Amino acid sequence: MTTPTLQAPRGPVTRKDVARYAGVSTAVVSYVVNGGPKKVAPATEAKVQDAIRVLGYRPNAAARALKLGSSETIGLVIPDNSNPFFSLLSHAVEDAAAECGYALVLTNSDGSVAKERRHIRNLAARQVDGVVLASVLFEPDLVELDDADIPAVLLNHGDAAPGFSSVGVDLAEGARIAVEHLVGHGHTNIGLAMGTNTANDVDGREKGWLQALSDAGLLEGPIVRGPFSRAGGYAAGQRLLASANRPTAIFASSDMQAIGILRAIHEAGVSVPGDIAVASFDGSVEAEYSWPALTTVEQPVKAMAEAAVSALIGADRGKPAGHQLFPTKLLVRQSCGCSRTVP
Amino acid sequence: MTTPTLQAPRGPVTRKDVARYAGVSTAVVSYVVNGGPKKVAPATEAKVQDAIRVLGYRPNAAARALKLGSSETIGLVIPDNSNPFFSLLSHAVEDAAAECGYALVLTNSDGSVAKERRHIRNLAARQVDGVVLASVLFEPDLVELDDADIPAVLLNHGDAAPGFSSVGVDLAEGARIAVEHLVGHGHTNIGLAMGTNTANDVDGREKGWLQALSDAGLLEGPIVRGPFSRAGGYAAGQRLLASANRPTAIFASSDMQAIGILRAIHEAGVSVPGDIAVASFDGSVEAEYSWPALTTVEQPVKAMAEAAVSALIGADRGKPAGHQLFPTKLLVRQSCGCSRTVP
DNA sequence: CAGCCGGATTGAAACCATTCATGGAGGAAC
DNA sequence: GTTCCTCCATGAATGGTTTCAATCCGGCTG
Repeated sequence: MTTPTLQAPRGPVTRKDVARYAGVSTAVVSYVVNGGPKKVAPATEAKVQDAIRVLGYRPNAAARALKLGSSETIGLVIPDNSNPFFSLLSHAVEDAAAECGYALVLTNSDGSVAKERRHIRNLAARQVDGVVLASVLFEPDLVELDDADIPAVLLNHGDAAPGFSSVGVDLAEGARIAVEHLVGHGHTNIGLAMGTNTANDVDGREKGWLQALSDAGLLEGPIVRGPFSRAGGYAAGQRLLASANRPTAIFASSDMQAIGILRAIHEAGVSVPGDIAVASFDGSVEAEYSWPALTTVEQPVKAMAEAAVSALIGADRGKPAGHQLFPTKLLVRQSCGCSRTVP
Repeated sequence: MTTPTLQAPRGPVTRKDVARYAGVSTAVVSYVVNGGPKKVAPATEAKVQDAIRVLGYRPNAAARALKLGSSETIGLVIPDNSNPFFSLLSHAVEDAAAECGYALVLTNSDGSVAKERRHIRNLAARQVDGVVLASVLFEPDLVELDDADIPAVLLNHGDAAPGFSSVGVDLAEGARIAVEHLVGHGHTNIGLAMGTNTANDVDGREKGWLQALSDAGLLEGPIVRGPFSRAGGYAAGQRLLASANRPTAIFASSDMQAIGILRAIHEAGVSVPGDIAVASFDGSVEAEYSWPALTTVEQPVKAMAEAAVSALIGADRGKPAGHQLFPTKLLVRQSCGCSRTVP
């Protein structure tokens, strides 16, 4: 009766096959598949559902994207997914996107302007519905997104890029509180391990460090700059240990660097926090398991990721340039010299 | 002369606009854009390139994907991108894919069968050109990919799923060598921290541990199972420390667990490697920076990622079910009790 | 000059899903 | 019995790109 034609079209099954099999028009199939704008009689719907199941029909996302002008995909550009901060971010962004049925296209810029540009271009060409940018080396490339009318959210980007919304923490305030904490332990010579500056602006964390010192009427301790990695931190640690006025406390602008610093200090046979106290920034899980556990400034990564995604694909997708700031929290552990039991 | 019509079509610029502007047909534009099968006269090509530049034309990936039946995208399913092993893998897979102009869609299953299924379905619907599966909780879902004719590569998957190619290391042999190394240090009671078993088969690492013990004529040490995380390792460490016959050496099936174990041991005031030696599996960077640095079995993640991607989109994409095994390497560091200077 | 050849260009048919404007059937109200 | 309305279902247009088959034009040979 209702098995009119062949039941195994060799190629991929399209909605036309389903329609034929179910004895209805393709429009009806469409309505059934996505509860479309028109209603379908229960009996018809059942027939269609049957056909879909039997034929193993799978809607073609490309066609859908073409017609709808939306790929239900968002892009993420980060410097390096093997850095725990960013890998956590990716995970959180993916979760938030998946929650809304969106897929996440991940790209790593590896600190290369060329790669970053290529990735941004590529994402634009793929008609992603939005991009989260956690690595912006070269702002002019952002116009690619603007041209393509693709909303973007900048993450922890110091200087506000005009026309783009952003999400982040107050880097300066977070750093200030951490350094203030070190000051509270009586340190007067507090070093700083920074990342290599990529943005035009001075990194907020450096400002916060400076602020805390000047608030306390202290002189600047030694500064060392290097990559946001364990190896970078290791090198930074060695240089700080060797510096003329060796600091008694170090603030690292990322947990990764702090981990490296810890190793440099250990290898030098110096004790943490006894001889040198350490505090850092990020609040990664790894910092909790280092030895000693790192006192660090926590960034609410999950909340930030959710906010970013929701700015892109939430109810008010197109909404212009919001600027959301999230609170940081100082996680006091052992590397700063507090007793093990948190006050 | 050659500015026939309006120059600012409001909507996105299509190849039709370009064609009109350049005074050629759309086919030519296509040939120019992707060095198509037909040749274009240099003069014409220049006109088209001009038009493209002036209009800011951007090819529509969805339309291209629809026509070509390929999205130039591959999918990756992993348990958890915040786990360093997998975040490194994601990065490597992304790199390899980007190399060929493919984008990577990242998905985390978080150990949930339901999520894994949803992701696999979703990737299939998106017509990805291939999927790398590093998390296979429920094999039957693989048919979704098979049905959709999407090639897939399994990563470190013990039991070979019929019809799928796979890439991985010899878990058993890697583990065996690490445990053998511990045996070489004179340990006779060697504990094991495993993951919770998800596959049908016994994890290769467990087999390797057993093998090494039986090779040496030793009795099995205590086994503890738990999640592949620092917290899981911490709990495992506590249980091993508390076990009736406390081991003098522990083999952990992942670096993450070893990191947790290290903390549990430290907190108990026991020394590593003095009182308890530790070795683990993965070769993550974090293991190099733990204290003491972990002796661990390195997996060539980058090479594996490249092999996986190339199996999906390399010259021989469709090629049936290869099974590539990569060599592991024991990275001897300090947690096993060797002297600091590597032999 | 007729006839050809070959390279450059074009028109149009796919690809698959969405959705609007129609059409048709059936029931209810007069 | 006629008219109108509601409810479902349909046909066809649309979206941007690729690519095949067909056309066109210039030049070359005989």
